Amino acid sequence: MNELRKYYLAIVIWAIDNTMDTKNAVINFFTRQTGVELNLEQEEFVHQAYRKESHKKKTILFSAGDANTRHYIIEKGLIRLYLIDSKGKEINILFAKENQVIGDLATPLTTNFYLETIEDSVVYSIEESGLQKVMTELKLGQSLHPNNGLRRSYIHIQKRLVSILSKSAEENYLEFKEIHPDLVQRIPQYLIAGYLGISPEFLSKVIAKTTKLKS
Amino acid sequence: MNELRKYYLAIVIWAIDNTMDTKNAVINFFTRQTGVELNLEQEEFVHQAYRKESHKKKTILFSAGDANTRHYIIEKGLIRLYLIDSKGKEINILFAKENQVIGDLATPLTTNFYLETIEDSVVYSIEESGLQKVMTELKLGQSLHPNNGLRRSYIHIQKRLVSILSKSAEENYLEFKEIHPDLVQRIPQYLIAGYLGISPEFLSKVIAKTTKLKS
DNA sequence: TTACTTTCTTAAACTAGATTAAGATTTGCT
DNA sequence: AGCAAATCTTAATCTAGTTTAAGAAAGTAA
Repeated sequence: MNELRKYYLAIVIWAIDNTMDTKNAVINFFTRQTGVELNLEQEEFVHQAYRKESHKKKTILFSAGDANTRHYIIEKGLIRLYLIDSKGKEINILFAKENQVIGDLATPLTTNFYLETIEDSVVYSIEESGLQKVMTELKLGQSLHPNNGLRRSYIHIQKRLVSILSKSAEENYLEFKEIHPDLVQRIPQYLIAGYLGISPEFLSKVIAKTTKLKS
Repeated sequence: MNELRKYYLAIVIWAIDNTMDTKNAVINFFTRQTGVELNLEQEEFVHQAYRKESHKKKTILFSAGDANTRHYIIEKGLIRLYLIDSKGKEINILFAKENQVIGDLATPLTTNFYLETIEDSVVYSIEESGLQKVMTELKLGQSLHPNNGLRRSYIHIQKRLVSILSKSAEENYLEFKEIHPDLVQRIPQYLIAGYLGISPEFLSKVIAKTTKLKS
């Protein structure tokens, strides 16, 4: 094999690898998530819907206050989703690496989070409306419908996690009381303690303290 | 109106109310969750799929170790989902009241949780397979498919919440290292601290301590 | 190779919350 | 009404984790 042929062959292989990789990050993801094998047109459709992006370390992809944030499938690299709590402390909600997705499920609503690369990363991104179109086209139903119950549940439990991580027992109790005034009446205190992750004795102390302050 | 007529009328009204209520708890729930209005046959189909149950306060509906646990739509009452951690402490994961669902999304796999009524409750229950049938019949897609990505994400974040609530910083760090040996290398320590909900200084101390013990 | 930034460590003083223990109150049942 | 079980409170002692501060390594770019 002469040098020129080797050279062309190398280019061709690179080109093939490149397209396949390009498709694979997104397509692999879809196949794994849904368990559905896509035909070629569908693959093409899905692939077109995503936008390829490369970002170096410590790039912020979206910030608290942004609306219509995108979903990111990671081909290479490492990304974190975090927020800045009332004391200015960063709370990392989740990390995602190759072949995982990350984003804020609350999209297209305004986000409270920041999304930032930890390593140089290559990602494929899509906005909520694009994702909806893809799901419809593939007849994957409403599994990602914005008002989907599971999605709301996820956002809810995520909020709880953040509260537990970033707030004091007192703040968490007051928030619970604020959000669920009815449940505070109906649920025995020691069970609420077990929900907030504190001992019943300490909750009793917190309540004594907070109600004393009012009077 | 004579006494007898009053009496019959009361029975008739009670009977109508009863059927309507019966349908409503489940049907209302479906309509709200999916945003889709059901026709009469569909309503009937959905309604048939659920089983009505009445339980008094402190009844355990399923326990850790049970497989194929059911999903519960609550018509009346209050229910908690909890687990018992390694120290024997109860951690309440969530409470649910009228017109909410509760259950373990890991179903039909074995659960780690307990489901217990806090008040006398009336519920409509269905197993995972039944729910799948309903979703298919209503063409609501795979939004509750067991391997659905969102569902896995939910289970994952729920586990994290439980870990944070029930374990020490040291246990949480060791678990993180165990589950994500690669990420421990790739993510700066102070970011891992912000994921575990502890200060970077304390994480440093924990690491110093745990690695010292090994040698 | 120097200099700047990022990340990690150590240690002392402090505090939120746990634990233990005992008693007080409320609720449910017969 | 009266007893037992469930729930809530108070207080003392203890500990896991925070905060503050300062310096040591390691990484990165000119």
